[in-house]
Amino acid sequence: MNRAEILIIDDEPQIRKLLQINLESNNYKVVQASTGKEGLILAAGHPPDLILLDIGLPDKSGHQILQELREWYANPIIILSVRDNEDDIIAALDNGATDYLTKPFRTGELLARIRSATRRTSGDPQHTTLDCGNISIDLAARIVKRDGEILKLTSTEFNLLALFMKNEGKVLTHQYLLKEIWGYGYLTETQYLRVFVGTLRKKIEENPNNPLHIITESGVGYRFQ
Amino acid sequence: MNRAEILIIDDEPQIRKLLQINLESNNYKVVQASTGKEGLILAAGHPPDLILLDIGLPDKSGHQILQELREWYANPIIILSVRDNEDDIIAALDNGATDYLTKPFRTGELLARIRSATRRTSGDPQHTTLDCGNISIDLAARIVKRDGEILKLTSTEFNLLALFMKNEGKVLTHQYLLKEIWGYGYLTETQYLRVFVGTLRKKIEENPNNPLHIITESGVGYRFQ
DNA sequence: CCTGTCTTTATAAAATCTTTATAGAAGCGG
DNA sequence: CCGCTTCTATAAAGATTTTATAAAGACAGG
Repeated sequence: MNRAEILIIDDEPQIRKLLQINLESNNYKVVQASTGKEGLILAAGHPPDLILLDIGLPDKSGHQILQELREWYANPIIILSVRDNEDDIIAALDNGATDYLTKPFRTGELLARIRSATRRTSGDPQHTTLDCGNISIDLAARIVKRDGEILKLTSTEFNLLALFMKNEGKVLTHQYLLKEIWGYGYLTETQYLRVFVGTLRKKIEENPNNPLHIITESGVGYRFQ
Repeated sequence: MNRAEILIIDDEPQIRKLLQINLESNNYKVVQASTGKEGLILAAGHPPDLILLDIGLPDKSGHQILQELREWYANPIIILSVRDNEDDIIAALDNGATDYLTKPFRTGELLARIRSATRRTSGDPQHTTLDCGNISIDLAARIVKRDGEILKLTSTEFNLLALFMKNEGKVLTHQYLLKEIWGYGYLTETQYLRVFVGTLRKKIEENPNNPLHIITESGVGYRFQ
């Protein structure tokens, strides 16, 4: 079996060095990022088997990085943090973290927790693509194809389509869509949805006047099929 | 949706009580065992969704119980232990434990770790559909099917049908229906009901003139069957 | 300063809800 | 059985809400 690849996202060089030495001597391949943004880019470029994420990053909150990763990244994410605060732990775990260790941590324990976390996922191939009829979406690569042709979508269009395809067949209410894409402050901006559903339809539907994928459920929301 | 079942294996009654109270108030079903042997029997008899295992049991070593469980049990096992010893932690995790918490633990954190552990295994199929003859309704997805075909209902029609199907067989009075769908200000608008029952019948009944699902109880209300 | 994207505004079209009208069915006392 | 009343069903017009679309303005990144 190929060596498992681990991405470290941490701004402290000495921690990264320590982790690198320990992980490499245990036959892991190590990739490093010093900022959250860099970590997101590296993860998207070549999804690792596991991510070690420091929650206290300078550029973005680690919680935010975690949420953004979890939109498409399914492998284990272990949080490393100096904060032994219960609220932080609960928030991280509920945002999709696989495990949470407080610094300073014992390397032997960390390695055991890495083994435990990877044990569960190893075997099942990272599947980040969803298909529906002639449309396919790769959540990790952020690529949408129609009949195999790559479509050019803006960021918001992509997020909206991803949300639709992750909930194929379900009616998603206006409020839910607005909350997920724009946030809680935008629950009344239904017009945004109309505009973006319109542009999405123009791009993914054969005949935008008679949409087959994005169905409007009048008074409620939209449904993808 | 069914409540997840958690098996507690711990010899300290006060810990079991504490866990039971916390878990049950979070809508888990709790089963308890005070010895490792009893735990193994209970787990084998009816495999729970998750096991909380104390490593310091009197009859057998918790590590041994863990190994015996892991010979066949695939769901998460979270270890609770007073021992904060690295060797114990590593041994437990490498023997198949999903997580390891040292006592005293924070209940909020434990609950979050339980959610994290169960999230991965439960591909929960959202048990929100009701069936009645050839009609099925998915309350979460807001989809109604007749003989497997998706029906197009308006929002009000859907709400009304959902109310009927949630109360299958019961006679629902005009006033109750009006109150639930339109609100207290509409208790006298019986005509609304006639109109909407009419359109619903056209959509869900084989022969709307001889309705088999929505039965009128003259002078009282309607009944769904 | 340009370009692409997002936000906002305006307006027409579509869908849905409400109201009105009318006819039929059911019950009941004489 | 008849006439009366009450309740129900259905169609259809009118009113209202919701949606689609274009396009102008705002804004950020390069």
